[in-house]
Amino acid sequence: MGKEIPSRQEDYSLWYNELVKKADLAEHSDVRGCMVIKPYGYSIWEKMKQALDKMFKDTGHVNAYFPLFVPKSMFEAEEQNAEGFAKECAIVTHYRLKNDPEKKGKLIVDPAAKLEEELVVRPTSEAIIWSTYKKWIQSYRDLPLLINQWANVVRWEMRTRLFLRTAEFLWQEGHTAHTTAAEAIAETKQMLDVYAAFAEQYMAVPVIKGKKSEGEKFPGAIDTYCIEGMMQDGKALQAGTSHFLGQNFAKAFDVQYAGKDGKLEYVWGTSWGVSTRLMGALIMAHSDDDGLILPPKLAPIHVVIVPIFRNDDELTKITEKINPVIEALRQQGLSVKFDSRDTHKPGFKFAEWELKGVPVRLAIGPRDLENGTIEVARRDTREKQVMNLDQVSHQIPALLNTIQENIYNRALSFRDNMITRVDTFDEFKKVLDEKGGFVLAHWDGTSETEGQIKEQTKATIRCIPLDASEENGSCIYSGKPSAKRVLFARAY
RNA sequence: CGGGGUGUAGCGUAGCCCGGUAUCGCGCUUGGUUUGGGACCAAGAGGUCGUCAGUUCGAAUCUGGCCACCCCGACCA
Repeated sequence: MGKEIPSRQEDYSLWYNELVKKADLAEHSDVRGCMVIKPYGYSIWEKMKQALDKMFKDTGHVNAYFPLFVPKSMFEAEEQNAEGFAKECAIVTHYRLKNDPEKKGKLIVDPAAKLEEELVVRPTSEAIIWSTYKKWIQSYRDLPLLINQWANVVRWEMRTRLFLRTAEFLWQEGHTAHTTAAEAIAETKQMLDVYAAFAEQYMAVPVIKGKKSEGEKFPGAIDTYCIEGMMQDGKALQAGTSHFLGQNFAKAFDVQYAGKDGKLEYVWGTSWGVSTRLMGALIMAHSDDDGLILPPKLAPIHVVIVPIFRNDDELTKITEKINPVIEALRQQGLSVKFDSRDTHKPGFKFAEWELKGVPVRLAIGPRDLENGTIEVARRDTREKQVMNLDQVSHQIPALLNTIQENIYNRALSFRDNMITRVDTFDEFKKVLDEKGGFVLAHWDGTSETEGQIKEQTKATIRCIPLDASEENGSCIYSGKPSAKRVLFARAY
C-alpha cells in the first residue's frame, strides 16, 4: 500500500531512483537528461548551500556571478581544459526562432539569425572568469582574488541519474588568484579541508582526502585534490574537488600582475567545487529500505508531530497541549511540522515521514493527554520512548545531536570496514567482486598500469590519500616498486 | 553512435500473436463509517492507446516512416 520502495539488497540502483522520487526530492523532467528538483529536495540543497556559503565567507571569499555563455574562442584558450570538455558541450548557434511557413503553429530556427561566433554553455567557468580576471588584476595589491559563484552548468552526459549525473546541475565554483604558488597550493588544500569538514560535520558522511592521479585529474590543473565517500553498495563517490591550476589559466588568458619590484608575473590559480551530486551522496550514505535518513543539520524538518485523534474535539485538546511545545522547539531554532491532517491515519503519516527522513517524530494521543506524556521516535534507530510532555522540548536538541553523531559513526564504521588492503592482483579482483568498497594497494605510478587495471576490473584510482604512510611494496599489477598504497574502487 | 526493448488515464499495467474504439491496481473526487503503524464500504471523474501515413467496412491490435524513453555497450573529473 502507498509508497513503498524496493529494498537495497534487491536492486540498489532501483532503490535509489525510487527513493529520490517517492521522498519528493526530484523527478525526471520532460527535457532529456535534466531533472526537476522538488521543494523538499531543494530545501536540503538550500541547507547545504547555506552552510557551505558561510564556510566560504569565513575563509575570506566573496560571491559573484559570471555568464552562462562562453564564446567559443574564449573557451578554446586553455587547450587542456577545452579538450577535456569538448565532447559534452551544448552550443548556442542561433538567436531567433520564426514561424514555420510549411506548418502553421510550429516554430523553426531562423537560418538568418546565425551567430557570428557560437556560444558554449558553460560546463565550468574557468574561461569566462579568467578572461575577466585579466581586467581586474594589475598589481600584487589586487591579490589574492577570492571569488565563488553559485551557478548551473551543463555537461551533455550520455547516461544520467538523478542528482548523481545530469545534463544540467547546480554547483558552486570557487576561482582564486594568488601571487605565489605556495599561497595557491595552501588555498587548494584549505578548500579541500572545508569540503571534508562540511561532509563530515553536516552531511555526516566520512570522506577520504587525497590527490587524483594524472589520468583522473581535472584537465588544465597541475594537481587535483578530492574527497571520496563510500556508499552503502560498496561504490565510491567523489563528493568534491579542489584544483591547483598553477599558472595554466593565467598564461592562457594572460593574467599578469606587477610585483613590488615592478616585474610582471603570471598569477597562480585555484578552482574548487561541489555540486548537487552531494545530494546523491547524502541519500546513499545513510538511508534504509524504509526511506531517507537525514542528518539533523541538513533536514528541512527536524521534528514532525503526529496527533492521534478520533474527532475534532480530541484534536483541539491535543493542539492546545502541543502548541507550547511547538513554540518552545521553534524558539530553539528547530523546524517543526505539526501534521494535523484528518485525511490520513497516523500509521500512514508515520510511514510517510519516515520515507522523508525526518529525524524525530513525536506522537501524542488521548492516552498521552491523560498521562501528560508524548511518544518520541528516532528515525535513525527507529527507537521509541515515552517522555514527559513538559520536558520534551528541552530534550529534543540533545537528541538531534545524538542522531547526528550516530549516523556519522555508523557511516564511519561501515566505511572503515569497506577498506581492504591487498597485495596481489588476484586478491584485488576478488575483493572488488565479492566485497566491494575501497581497496588499498600498491601501484607503480604509471598511467599504463592504471589504465590496464581500469579496463580489467572497472576500478579506478579514487585518490592517493593525503595521509598515506610511506611503505615500500610492489605494484599489484606490474610488480614494480611502489612507495605507498593508493585507494582504488569502483565508483559512481 | 552500435545491440536489444518499450510507448495504453497522474503512476504502474492487461489486451496485441488470432483486427470489432479498452482491463485491473494505486492515486484522484463525493458521501458515510474509521483513526496508538501504510483503513473500509459505496458512488463517481479521468484515455484522439507516442506520432504520421498505409492496409481494411472497421486498427491499441497488421505494415512502413518518424519521435521519445529505458537497458547493455561505447563515453564520462
